[in-house]
Parts: sequence; C-alpha cells; structure tokens
Amino acid sequence: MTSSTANDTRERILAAAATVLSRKGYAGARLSDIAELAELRTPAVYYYFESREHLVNEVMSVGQRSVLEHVLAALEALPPDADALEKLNSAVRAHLEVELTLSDFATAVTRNAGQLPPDLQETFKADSRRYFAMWDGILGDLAADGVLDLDLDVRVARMLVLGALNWTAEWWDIRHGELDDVIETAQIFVRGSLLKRPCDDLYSNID
Amino acid sequence: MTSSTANDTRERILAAAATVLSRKGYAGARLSDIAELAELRTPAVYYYFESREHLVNEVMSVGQRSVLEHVLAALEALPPDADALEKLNSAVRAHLEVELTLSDFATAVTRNAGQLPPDLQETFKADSRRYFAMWDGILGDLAADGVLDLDLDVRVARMLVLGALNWTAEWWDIRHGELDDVIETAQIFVRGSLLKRPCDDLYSNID
DNA sequence: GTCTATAAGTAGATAGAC
DNA sequence: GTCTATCTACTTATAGAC
Repeated sequence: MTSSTANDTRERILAAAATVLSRKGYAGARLSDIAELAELRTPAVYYYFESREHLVNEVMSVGQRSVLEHVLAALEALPPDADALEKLNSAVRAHLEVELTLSDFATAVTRNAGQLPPDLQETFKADSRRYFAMWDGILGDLAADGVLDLDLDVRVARMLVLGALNWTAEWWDIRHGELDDVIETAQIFVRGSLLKRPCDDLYSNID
Repeated sequence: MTSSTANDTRERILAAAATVLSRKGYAGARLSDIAELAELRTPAVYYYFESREHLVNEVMSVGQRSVLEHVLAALEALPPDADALEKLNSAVRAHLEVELTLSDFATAVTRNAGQLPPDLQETFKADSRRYFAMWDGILGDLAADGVLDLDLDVRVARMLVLGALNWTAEWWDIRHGELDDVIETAQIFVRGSLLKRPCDDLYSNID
C-alpha cells in the first residue's frame, strides 16, 4: 500500500525534525536541514506537513506526551496492591525508558520547552501539571506509608527528582553503560533522596 | 568618566542578551530583541560587540564559567579540615546560588549548550570536564570517609546530582519559596541520594 | 510524491549623519 | 555613542513540471 510508504516518510521527517531540533533549537532548526536528514528536498515536507510550525509543534507534543503516557501505563500495569516504593521504582524506570530511547524527542522538548510559542506553551503547561500531579501522588503515597523524609519540601523535592531524570537525555549515551545500569543507579539515587533513613525508624522504635 | 557609562551599557546589553537567549534560544535570539530590551537600537550593539556571534558567545561563556568559579571559591573558603559532607553541602549551596541568581545566564547556557557552534563546544566541554572532575573529587572524599553508597555507579550518580541542580533554573522562581529553603531541601536531597544509610553502619558496627 | 525554480519576507551587518 | 537608511544573504513557502 502506498499509505504505508507515505506514513514511513512522514515518520522519517518527524524523527529528522526531532534530531535537528535537539541540536539547533526551536528557531535554528531549518527545514532544509530536516529535509536533508530525511533524505528529500525541502518542498516535499509540505506534502506531509502544513508548515514548518506544524511539523516542529508535532515533534514537541509527541515528545512531551509520550513520557506522561509511558509512565502512566507502567503504573497501571502494577498489581493493585503495589506499595509506594514499588510505584516509585516503576515510575523512575518508565521515565528513563522513554526519555532515553526517544532521546532526540526528549532533548528537543527539554531544551525548547521554554521557547515554545504562547499557544503551545498552554498545552505544554497543562500536560506538565498532570505529570507533576502524578509524581505528587507517588510522594503522597510514600508519606502515607510513613517512609518519606519529612524534612524535604515536597514540591521542591519532586522537581529535583524530575531534574535528575530529565537531565539524563543531555548526557547519557550507550558509552555511559547499559540503560538498565543507569536505571538501577537512578532508582537507588531517587529512593535515597526521598526516603527517611531506616535508622530513624530504628530510633523511633527504641523510644 | 565615560568609560564607566560605556561599561554599564555593555553590561546591560550582555544581560539583555542572556534574557533573550534563555527565552528564544541560540538561533532565535534576534539582535533587535536584545537591543530593544537594552533600550537602544540594533546598530548600537556593534559599538560594543564585533558581531551577534561574539555577543552570544560571551553570554554563554560567562554563564558557564561563573558556576565553576563560584563553587571552587566556596570550597576554598572552607576550613582545611572540612570533611567530605561539609564540602558536599557547600558545593550544593554554591551551585544553586549562582544558578538561581544568574538564572537567565544559567538557563541560556543549559538550554543552548548542545547547540553551540563547534569551536565554542570545545571550550564548553573542557570547562564541563573540570567541573565534573571537581564533583568526582567530592564523591571520592565521601567514599574515602566511608559514607558513600557503594551500590551507586559513581559517574551516573554525579550526573544525576548535577541534573537535579541544573534543572532548578528551569522551574524555580521566588514563588517556589525562599532561595535558602530550596538550598536546604536540595542539600538534604543530595545527601540522602549519595550517602549510605546510617543504619548500615549500625549493622556493620554490630558485626 | 518529489522535484526545480522562484517569490516574499526577515535578520545581520555596514555607511555615514549627528 | 547612538541614530536612520540601506545592502545582502538566507529561509519559508508556493507554482508548476514530471
């Protein structure tokens, strides 16, 4: 079918746009660079996308939403009786999986999020708020389980976690080790950063 | 003196460039936007800077180096017998102080670091390596003091810390609370993420 | 579907007055 | 030192052939 081929070309342009966007930025990503990477001429892009802006915006929203969707799916796949710590580990893993496998989309989004035109900013912020709320839910569960370090400002801590995770797309590549190794260290790291020291329990049990 | 006024204007253009860069990106920062924010006309910029590229590059290198310099100064200000944990707290505080007080420079750098022209990339990477090495020194001291969580991949952990800290410039403003509160949570957060659980010591002492 | 040729608009940079 | 006027180069987008 021609539609299958056409769709492949569309996806190829989208992926090329993500790569160029992550390297040149929202304003610097030239249609000619994207076309060259997708192995066709500039005007051919207009067969698939209405304008440069539509193409670029699609990269941003695909990249941004895929994180939210992938993490939500991972949480829903957990058994209903999963505790807060399992949710935390699962969310860290899922976030890094999308972030690093779709890393051109991820870096395109993180580097250019603050540079979006006003209308897209709205959509972006709405999605961000939903994502933050999901993490606040996990932190809330940790608190309910009595394992959250109560010396932390919760909203600040949530942003520090997301910063550590989002930033991976800026530096990680396969030379830094297997994806699973990064995920494992990140899980230990985040767990340590949020959880109260087990010996606090020990002390409080002693009282 | 005229040279004092001239210098003020130069600084004003530089600050305006940082702001515009952080919002529009490396390629999107128009000289006309920068000039408007600095309250003069575009050609006046050429009296102080050789070209758009020179101006933009100066913002990037000032922003990037100031973090390194400020943190080094903070570490050198510590008493010679300071232990690894004091160094860690001091580095976290110093990093956030520059990052958040110079936040337009900071976000300009973090958002556009990967989008620099090749020659600046070299300088940038060299400075980054020095900064990473400094943090590796702190982590090494923690390990030497026997308090580092040995389950962590050290290089990955270092990048997670820097991600958490760098990312603050993306979300923090005064509405998220006082700078000192952010610093305090970040110190607890980073300490928890890197240090082995005190009760591990407890257990090992029991053995 | 993809191309070549080209129109229309914009941004960096320079010339020269004040 | 800063301005107005202008040149040049580049990029998006369209027209129309194949």
